[in-house]
Amino acid sequence: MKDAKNVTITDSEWMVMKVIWTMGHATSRELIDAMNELEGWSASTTKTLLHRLIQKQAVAQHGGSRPFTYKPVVGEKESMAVAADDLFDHMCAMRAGSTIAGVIQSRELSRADIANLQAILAEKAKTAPEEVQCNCLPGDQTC
Amino acid sequence: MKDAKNVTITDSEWMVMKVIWTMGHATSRELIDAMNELEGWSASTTKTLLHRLIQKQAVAQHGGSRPFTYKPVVGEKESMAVAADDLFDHMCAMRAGSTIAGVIQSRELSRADIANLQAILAEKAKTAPEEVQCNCLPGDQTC
DNA sequence: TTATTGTGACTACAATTGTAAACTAATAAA
DNA sequence: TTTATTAGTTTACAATTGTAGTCACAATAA
Repeated sequence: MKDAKNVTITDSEWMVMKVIWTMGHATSRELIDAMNELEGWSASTTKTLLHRLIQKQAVAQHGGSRPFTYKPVVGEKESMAVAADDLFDHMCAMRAGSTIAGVIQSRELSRADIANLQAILAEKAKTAPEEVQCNCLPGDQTC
Repeated sequence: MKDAKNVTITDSEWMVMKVIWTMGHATSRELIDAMNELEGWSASTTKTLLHRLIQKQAVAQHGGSRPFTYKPVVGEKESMAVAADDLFDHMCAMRAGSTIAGVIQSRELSRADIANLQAILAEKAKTAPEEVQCNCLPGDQTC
């Protein structure tokens, strides 16, 4: 899974990011407690993940003195977008439509979300091609 | 990334699956050639991945005699759906809408895809909640 | 001002993944 | 029917990931 800087964020790291994004900023104590409650992780585990996230520049340490504050460097929205694009890049272009359909069906969406999607689709419909080409194989084969 | 059986399929393995899905079935020679052309992999690499996919029961060996044929055991569509759900499970429920919006914007969709999505959304709009709750943290905090 | 404790840095280690060589068994060519 | 070739199986090995212990240093309490 990639983040907004296109660095790979692992599953475990992603869980930490999720919490940091939600809280906006957090101390290691808060993170350790949250991860312990959410996942049952030991303090060490959270510390390690936090460090790796700092190395990957997904999180930054703030406040010069000791109980540091950690804040996300990469935004949640952008990271989600990158991760989603990353996933869709792994599948045949022809399948994108039905996969999106599945996601929409299985997720809870607010009225505003739905209205937004409808607007985007209406716009997109204007220039949509009749068919999407398969892009899985070299040469001219199709799914 | 998970497949339809909820087994983890790694990135490299996924690339092999993509080709097998597209071709419907393939011999190892075809796969080796395709992966070499697509990714520059050595024959050994493709063989290894193919084996791991067999072990994970994502692919099965067919035809009793030697140039075996390999076929997908898990379907492309279901695997896509599982992988997508897996991704969305990793993000805050509140962000699903805007992430889907981003995906729709960045992907090519056919007229039929769009019409299908519109129908699904229209249906979903009937019972959509005003707001989606954040599900990232324990307790009653929200994003 | 020393002892204690909370926080951050460094080290560890098994499992998984990406990548591929080496070996073995089956088929095709000579 | 021996040999060459192709296909399939085992083994290898470094990098990454999940999970966590230990060490060092700063803040606080005694």
